[in-house]
Amino acid sequence: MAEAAGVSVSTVSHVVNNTGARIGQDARERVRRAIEDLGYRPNAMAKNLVKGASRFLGLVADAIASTPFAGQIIHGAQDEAWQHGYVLLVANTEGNQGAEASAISMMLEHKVRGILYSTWYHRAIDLPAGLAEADTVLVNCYSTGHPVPAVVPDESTGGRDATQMLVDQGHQRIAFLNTRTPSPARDGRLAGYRQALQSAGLPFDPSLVAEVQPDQEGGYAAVDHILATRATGVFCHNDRVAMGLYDGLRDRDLHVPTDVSVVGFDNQEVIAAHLHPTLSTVALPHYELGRRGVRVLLGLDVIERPGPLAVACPCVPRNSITRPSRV
Amino acid sequence: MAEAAGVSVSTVSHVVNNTGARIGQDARERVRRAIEDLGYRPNAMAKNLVKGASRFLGLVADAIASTPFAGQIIHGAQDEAWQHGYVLLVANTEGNQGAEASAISMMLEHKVRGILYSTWYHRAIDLPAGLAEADTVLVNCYSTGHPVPAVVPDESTGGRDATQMLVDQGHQRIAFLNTRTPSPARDGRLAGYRQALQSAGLPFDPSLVAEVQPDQEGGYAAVDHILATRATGVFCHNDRVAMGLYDGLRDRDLHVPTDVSVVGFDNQEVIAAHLHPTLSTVALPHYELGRRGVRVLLGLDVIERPGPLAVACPCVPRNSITRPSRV
DNA sequence: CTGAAAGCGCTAACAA
DNA sequence: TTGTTAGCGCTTTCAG
Repeated sequence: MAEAAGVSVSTVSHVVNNTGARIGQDARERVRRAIEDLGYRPNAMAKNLVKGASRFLGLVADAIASTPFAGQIIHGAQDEAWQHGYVLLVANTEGNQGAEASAISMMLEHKVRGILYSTWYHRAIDLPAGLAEADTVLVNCYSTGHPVPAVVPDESTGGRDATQMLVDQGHQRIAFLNTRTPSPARDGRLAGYRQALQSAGLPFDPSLVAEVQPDQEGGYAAVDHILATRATGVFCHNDRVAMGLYDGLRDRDLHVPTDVSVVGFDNQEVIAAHLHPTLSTVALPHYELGRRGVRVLLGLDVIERPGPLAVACPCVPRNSITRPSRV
Repeated sequence: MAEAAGVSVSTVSHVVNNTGARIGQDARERVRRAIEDLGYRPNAMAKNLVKGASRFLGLVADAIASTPFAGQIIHGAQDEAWQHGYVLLVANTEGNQGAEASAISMMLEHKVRGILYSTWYHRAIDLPAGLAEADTVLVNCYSTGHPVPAVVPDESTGGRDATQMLVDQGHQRIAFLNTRTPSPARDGRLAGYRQALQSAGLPFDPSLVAEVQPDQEGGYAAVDHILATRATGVFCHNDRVAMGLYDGLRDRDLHVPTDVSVVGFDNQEVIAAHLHPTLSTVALPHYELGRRGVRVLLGLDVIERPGPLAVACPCVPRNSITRPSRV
């Protein structure tokens, strides 16, 4: 800035960062005024250069866009990073290998403190080359090869809690409309479903679980099957399936929850909070995933046990569940 | 890096950036090998320092999260920025004044090339202090005070096109379920609605336009009113209202589109593409907004006329419109 | 209390 | 074809 303030650079540095250095009132004042007048801003890059470390955190995502709530990961990461004085460098790679590689090396060149690598749906990944060069944590995904710290949703506890909401109301025949796509979500939620049944002393009846396309169409198409099972409650793999199920049920003049109780998964606001009746569901903790991701990156949280850190999926009870009219 | 390669820094600089400088094969090779061995990465911050300009673009958003598609703005901005060698610094402020101010000054300190300031719904804003210090473009909002470049959706053309889809199928009594929230969207879409009627030679009947809460509940509650108007087609302020309307109609055993044709706005994928029947709508061009925002920021696009640059809202015809059964 | 000087990693003349 | 040198804007000893 300016020794237009009539002092040396080091003096300026001291007052700007107010280090412990004892600086006289007059000098201090002169600097303040010069800052004011010149509209001076310290140059963060020069600062980082000399400090040898930046305040950047990289976030590379395979799809900021594809799914409505994926943005929540960024949001959570950003909030937590910010709180610790870090700034997020965001790169979207749309799954493109080349983009991914150049995003990562750009981050490395900016000497980021670390990199968060996130996917829009929970899955196993092959660790992109380059990530090894930096502190990395995986968000919403995990590496089967190298043991890289990872943060993922706790699918099975989520599945258990979803089922439990039905059990709590006295349902005994509970169907599960799972996805047909192989994934941690499919396996985890199924495990949770079985767990809830078991702890309730209910038998596991394979005919009660069906695999469908994980969207409205899948739920809609499954109505007849559900009706045939004479289930009184249905746990849907996600809110979209539940929405399709609502539609199908209504087409047969059946009513949620009086005829059939329904519970979803994901807590996709636009849907769950506004269906008729509003949908009880279990939330995918995207915001929390992002937040925890930076916490483990910064060493604020420690992953105790081997394997990914499982983040709880909170229940969001609404109005799609009631006691069964028959048993 | 290393004169461990046995050459001078400037030689390294030349081969890394391959400037036109003629460098001998041996030296070139030695540098390459040293880069390889040392895992050398040029320090972007040092480079920026000496160049006096960074390759950063700032994006401050009032809510990355709140609305599902807001993330698309980031996505579009990121893609376009990336393409021109810029990196996005993202900050979410959740509307918080303090966060906003510190986000902006952090960006200024990093000597960003410019700042994109975006809001999650189209509206007028007061320009945050500090933005004046940088090249700024407003995205999805505009300043009434200072004439800052802005990029917004073309609400009125969107409203016209939405209505036109109904007109094209021969509808003559077209209702409009507008939002009651004062906003550019409300005014623009209404203007477009009137424009379409007029150019079709249809009268504007104020009793055909109602203002509702802009979500599913609003659409649901408006069914009786719609029925009373004997409209054959309904233009809904957004897809959520349309979804509510679907629900209400079905409760009265009425069918879309045979009994009533419906068109939405926003093109909120989760909803519009999966309703029964799928919803014809007009898309809010969030991705494009972000993209154009960086283009005007970088001077690649020029805003000719005064006022915000209006980005087209494309029609997305699906299956909720048919010819009216009665006129 | 304050300033001089070295140096962070790099680029850009300019010499050699 | 390659090396030397002077900074970019800042922090940080170390002297005064």
